[in-house]
Amino acid sequence: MKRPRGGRGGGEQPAVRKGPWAPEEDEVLMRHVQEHGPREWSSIRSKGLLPRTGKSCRLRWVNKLRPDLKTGCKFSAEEERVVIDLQAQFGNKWAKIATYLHGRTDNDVKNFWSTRQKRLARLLRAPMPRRRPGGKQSSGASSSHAHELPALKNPCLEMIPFQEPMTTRHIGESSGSSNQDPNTGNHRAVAHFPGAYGLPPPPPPPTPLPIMHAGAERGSSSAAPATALLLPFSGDARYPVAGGVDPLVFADPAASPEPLEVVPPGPFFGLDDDYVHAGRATMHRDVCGVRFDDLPPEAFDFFELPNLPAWPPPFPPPPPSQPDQL
DNA sequence: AAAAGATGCAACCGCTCCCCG
DNA sequence: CCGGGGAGCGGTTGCATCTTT
Repeated sequence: MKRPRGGRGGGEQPAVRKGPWAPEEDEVLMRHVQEHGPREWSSIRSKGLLPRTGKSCRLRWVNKLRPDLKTGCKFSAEEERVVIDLQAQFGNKWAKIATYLHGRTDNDVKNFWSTRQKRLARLLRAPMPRRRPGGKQSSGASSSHAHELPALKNPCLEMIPFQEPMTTRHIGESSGSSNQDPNTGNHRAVAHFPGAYGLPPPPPPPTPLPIMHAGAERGSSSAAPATALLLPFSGDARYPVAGGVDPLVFADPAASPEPLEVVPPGPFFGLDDDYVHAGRATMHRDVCGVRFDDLPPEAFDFFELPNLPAWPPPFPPPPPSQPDQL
C-alpha cells in the first residue's frame, strides 16, 4: 500500500507541501534560520514562508541544510566503530549517538545502522546459495527491503529475528532458548555451524571472542541493550576454537577447501590485540583494510557468536556540541 | 540493452517529552 | 497541577540509482 509521496496535488491538505524540497524552499529555510536560528519551526508555516510543517522544516535543516554536515561521504571506519560501540551501549538512541559523530545526523546513523543490519541479515539468511562469480546472491526476497525477507529455509539460522532490534535478540536463538544474558536480560547472538555441510556439531562454545563491540554496559544490569553482532570465527575452519584462536580465518568448505584468511577489520569488528592473537592472523586495528562490508558472504556461513565480554567501556559523554548556528 | 533486484537515503508519521501559560 | 503546543526522536516508507543477469 503505497501512499503517494510528494504531497503537492495530493488533495487532502493542499496547504501543506510534502515530498522533496525545492532549492527555493531550501533558500527560504536557510534564510529563516539565519534570522532566527534553528528554532521557531512552526512559525515558518504560520508566517506563510513555506507551505511546510515545522516538523518538516526542522528535519530538512537538521538532515540536509546544516552547514557542518558531512554530506555525500560514507561513514569512515572510525565512525563505524563508534556507531557500533555506541549502539551497543545506548541502543537505538540515534540522536544521542549522532552527537558523538561530528557532521552526522541521527538519520544518517539510523540509516547506516539499518543498512548494516539488512546486509547482515542477508548474509546470514541466505548462506547456501553461493555467490555466483560476479553475481549477487539471491535471497528470494521480492522486496527491496530486508525487513520484508521471506521466512528462512535454513533451520540453523531461521530464527534470526532481524526484524527486531538486534539489541534484544540473538542470532540462532530458538524460541525460548537460554541465550539470555543473565545480567541484562538481553539476548546474545549465537549461531552455530550448520550441520548441513556434514560437519560434526560444534563443541560447546569455549571462551568466546568478541568480534564486534557489544554488550552490556559495564556494571549495568538493565537498560543497556546488548548487542551488535559478534562474529568470531572458527580457527581451524571447522569449529569454534577453544581459547579464541584464530577468529579471523573463515572456512567455507563448500566454496573453498582452504580456509579463507581475512585480515581483521578493526573498526567493524572491534578486535584488538588485547582480545585476539591468532596463529595466522593477528589483529591490528590500524592496518586492517577489511570491514564487515568487505567480507564475502561465504565468510558468514560458519560462525559462532560468543558470550559478550563487557566491552567496550562506556563512552565518555560527547564533547560539548556547538549550537546549530551558521 | 533491457529487465529485475538490491541498495542507499530522503522524508514522512506517530509518539513522547518538555515548556509555558 | 493541568492542558496545549512545539520540538525531538525513532521507526517506516518510497523513490532514485546502482548492480547483476
